Amino acid sequence: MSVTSTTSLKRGKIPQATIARLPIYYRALSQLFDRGERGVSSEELAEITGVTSAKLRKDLSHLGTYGTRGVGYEVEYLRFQIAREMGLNNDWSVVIVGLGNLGRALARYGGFGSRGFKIVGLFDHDPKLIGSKIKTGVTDVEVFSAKEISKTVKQLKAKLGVIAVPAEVAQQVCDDLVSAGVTSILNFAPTHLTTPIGVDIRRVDLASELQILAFHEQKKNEAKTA
Amino acid sequence: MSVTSTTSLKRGKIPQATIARLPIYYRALSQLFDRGERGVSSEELAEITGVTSAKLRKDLSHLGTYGTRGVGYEVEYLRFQIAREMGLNNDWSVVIVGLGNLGRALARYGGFGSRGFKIVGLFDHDPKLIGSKIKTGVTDVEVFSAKEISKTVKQLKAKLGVIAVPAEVAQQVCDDLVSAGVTSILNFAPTHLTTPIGVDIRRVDLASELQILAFHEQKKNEAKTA
DNA sequence: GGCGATTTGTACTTTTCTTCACAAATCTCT
DNA sequence: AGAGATTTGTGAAGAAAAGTACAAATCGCC
Repeated sequence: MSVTSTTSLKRGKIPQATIARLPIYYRALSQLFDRGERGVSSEELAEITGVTSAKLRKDLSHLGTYGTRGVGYEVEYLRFQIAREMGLNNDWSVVIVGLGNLGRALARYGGFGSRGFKIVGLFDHDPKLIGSKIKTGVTDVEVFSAKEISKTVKQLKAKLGVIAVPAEVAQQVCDDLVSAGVTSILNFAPTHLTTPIGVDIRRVDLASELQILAFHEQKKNEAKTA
Repeated sequence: MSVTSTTSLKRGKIPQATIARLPIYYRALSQLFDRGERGVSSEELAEITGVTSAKLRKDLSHLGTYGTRGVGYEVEYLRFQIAREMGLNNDWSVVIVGLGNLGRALARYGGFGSRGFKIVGLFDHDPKLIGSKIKTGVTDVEVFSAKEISKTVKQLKAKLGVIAVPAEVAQQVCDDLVSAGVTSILNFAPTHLTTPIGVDIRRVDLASELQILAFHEQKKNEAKTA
């Protein structure tokens, strides 16, 4: 087999919509792999992940040509390629700020810690929590004072931060994280965060999700009544 | 003023992308209202919510013409119109299945219960939890056995369900919810759920979100190294 | 080794979403 | 009452995403 090389730079950049689906494919492939499957067709994988097979193939075509016509994809190989493309082979250090209900749940949430991510620091402003340890997956992680974010996160060398604090203080926390060198943030606070360019933000808004469902639900009712 | 009527049916249907942003606008308007602001321009509201003013105006134009040229929008009025359009004036009954770390956090999460949503039932398979009560916002809600989903959810008349169980049992729980009459589901399990048409599903995948950030993070590193 | 069955990869088309840019409507000031 | 300053609402252009459909590549079988 000729050298595969690290082709990722050759191809044009990958569409946002595709990037958002890669984790889905990755997880499905992991499952198939654990189940001992060797190969999979775009049709099967599409079925599992809930996309159309054409969309799946087009998504994968942005990474490279990893399939074999007439045959399908090799599960392990494709899984590896996606992992490489997404940087899941590196081990990313993550800090979580805010240890309310949600923050604690995230800290303890197994799937979060696993697969390429390591929670290296927790932050809260509650004096009762500071200095204690919380079990995140396998390791215990120390809780630091929210006042020390800038200093401590810099020491921990974390580039990824999770914000699970009330909306009122989210921007301040965000600024602190950025000043500590964090360049990717997952924001659970229901507010828009302003950051310098080069810092990526993804927002997960639980209330919004329910509201979107309510919208559709209402439309169904209107349809029935009409 | 002439009758505004319930115009929502006259206009063509609202784009998905717009629907997903309405909750954001709604929250920003609520904040402005609480702060005592009377009016707001598309420029200001866009700034707050992190969209462009043109996009905001186009989004709002799908609901109706609620602004005044040369002036802007009336905060309270626009907020009401969005709420009406999204069905937030109704009170939606919600059940949560799965009371692990995440499920408990969701149950206790204030912003979830407030604003048009009422958690009316909790479900888990752990005998130690069944029969106990969990405080969700203001009211205490009973924990039922996961085996009774079909029966109990039907009695509770909930149309919205939240799934916070492990991926392995998510499809079963989903089927149970659907058979109990639930037609909108918020799925936190990292798996694709198959449902009959007419049932809306939204998936929130915490691990995926981090992975997407990791992807961008890796791209930044590549850019630096190159 | 050739043929029919299978399945990928992609060029082309359609749809959806975003951005641009400006006329129309409103307000303020004199 | 008119001129100038705002700010909305929207057509039209542009970009991104999704869907279609088929040629190219591979396999299994005879």
